[in-house]
Amino acid sequence: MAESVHALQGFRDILPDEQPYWRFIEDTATSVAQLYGYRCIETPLLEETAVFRKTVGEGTDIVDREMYAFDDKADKDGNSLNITIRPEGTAGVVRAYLEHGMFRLQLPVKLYYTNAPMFRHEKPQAGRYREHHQFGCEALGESDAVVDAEMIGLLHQIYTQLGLTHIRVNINSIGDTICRPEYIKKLKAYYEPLLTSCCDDCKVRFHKNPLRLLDCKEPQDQPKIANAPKIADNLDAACQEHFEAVKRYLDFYGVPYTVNPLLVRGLDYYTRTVFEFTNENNKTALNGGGRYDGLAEILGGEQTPGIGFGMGMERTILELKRQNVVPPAEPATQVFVAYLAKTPELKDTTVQLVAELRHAGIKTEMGYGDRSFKAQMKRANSSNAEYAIIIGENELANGFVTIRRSGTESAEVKRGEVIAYLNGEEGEDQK
RNA sequence: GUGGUUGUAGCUCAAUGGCAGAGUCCUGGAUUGUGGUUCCAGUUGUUGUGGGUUCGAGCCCCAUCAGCCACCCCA
Repeated sequence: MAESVHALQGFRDILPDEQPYWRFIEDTATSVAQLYGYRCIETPLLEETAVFRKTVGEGTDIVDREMYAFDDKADKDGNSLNITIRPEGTAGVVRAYLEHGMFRLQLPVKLYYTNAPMFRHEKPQAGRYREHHQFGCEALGESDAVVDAEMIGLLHQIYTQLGLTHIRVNINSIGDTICRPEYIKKLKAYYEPLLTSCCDDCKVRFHKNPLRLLDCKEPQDQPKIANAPKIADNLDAACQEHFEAVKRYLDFYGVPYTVNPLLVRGLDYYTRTVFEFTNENNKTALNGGGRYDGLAEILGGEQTPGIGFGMGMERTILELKRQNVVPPAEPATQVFVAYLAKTPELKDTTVQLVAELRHAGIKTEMGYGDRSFKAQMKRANSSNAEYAIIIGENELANGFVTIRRSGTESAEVKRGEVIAYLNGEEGEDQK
């Protein structure tokens, strides 16, 4: 054998046994999103690096050290574009919204994407991969707090329909471009004299991402966090009013949310409402999102309010498994056709019959490779086929086949009446 | 990116520094034409990879790759 190859670190294959989970999430999320008036969009995996650098933000880990960025092939003048395999979904959707003039449509434009691969060069562990997949929604062109509440309601409905319980909904408002800088100034003024006694991470956060100071888990820093100025007390009137409205509408959707004044999000583009759903046991975020009223402008468009989220599909699957939620099974094999003797005529007849059944929409399997009859029937059994059809010398000579329904007597059915027989049986079954 | 831990058959796992094994799966048979159960037989490995110590390494040492855990961060 040649030198063995394996998938890259943090990359994995999604094997057939896992697929029912993926289809379950995809189908559920898609149908709920459509129920809320969202329509599907797909954008390229590759974007100009600037699309992410300008929106997600310099100084964030995603941009600073996790992006798969490289120079594209040079053109004839030797110029090349720096491009990035997307680390998140929002920037590309907003880029597409602007590029296609969707701001001329009735607003808001409500979009979703599903099974969308995202790439971040992180150190992997369970529920955290270098390639992961998101289901996500974006609503563009509307600042009404109803849209915020409706999006969180949509997300909550997805988890409910998936059968998940005890999901925690955390929300917060982190202000806008007017009041947040004021707040950060205040926060830094508060932390400055305390900095020498802070953990090393917090010393970095102070300069790089001050809001993250509130997120520190070191015991020594907890009292500092408790006494720190709260962003909720420092929202301007408009942001305050918006947040109050979001909470009021959320109640109408019956979402059991918790206001978490320490919830901040790592991406620079968020404004006002931010939210994150977590499971009961650990702190793992199942999704994350928020409003980003300044994002379109950063990408060169008109000022455009927007809000969106990304939901981690791998993490949702982990939670489904943790809560023992079993996804709908794949359709079972209905018919297995076995042939008795290893003669060309019998095998030909089998292949013909299998083709007919499949063309008629009946999920059919057969034994390959001239295995023994016993082996074929074993396979019929392991495929859970409802019917076994047996073709032998007698059947071939007299133009019939033997059909045996699992656990019942065999029946002899004329060669031309097999499909009618199977459909008839199914029909009776449903009465 | 930091620290820790694990790596043996397709899968789940054994093996005091001394012949690398079991269960399961797969294939065939017991049963020469009917899906279960049982029984019998067979296939499966450069012990993640590369070095080192040793008479001798799956086991000890170093490196490397990968998984997992705690951080960082995030979905």
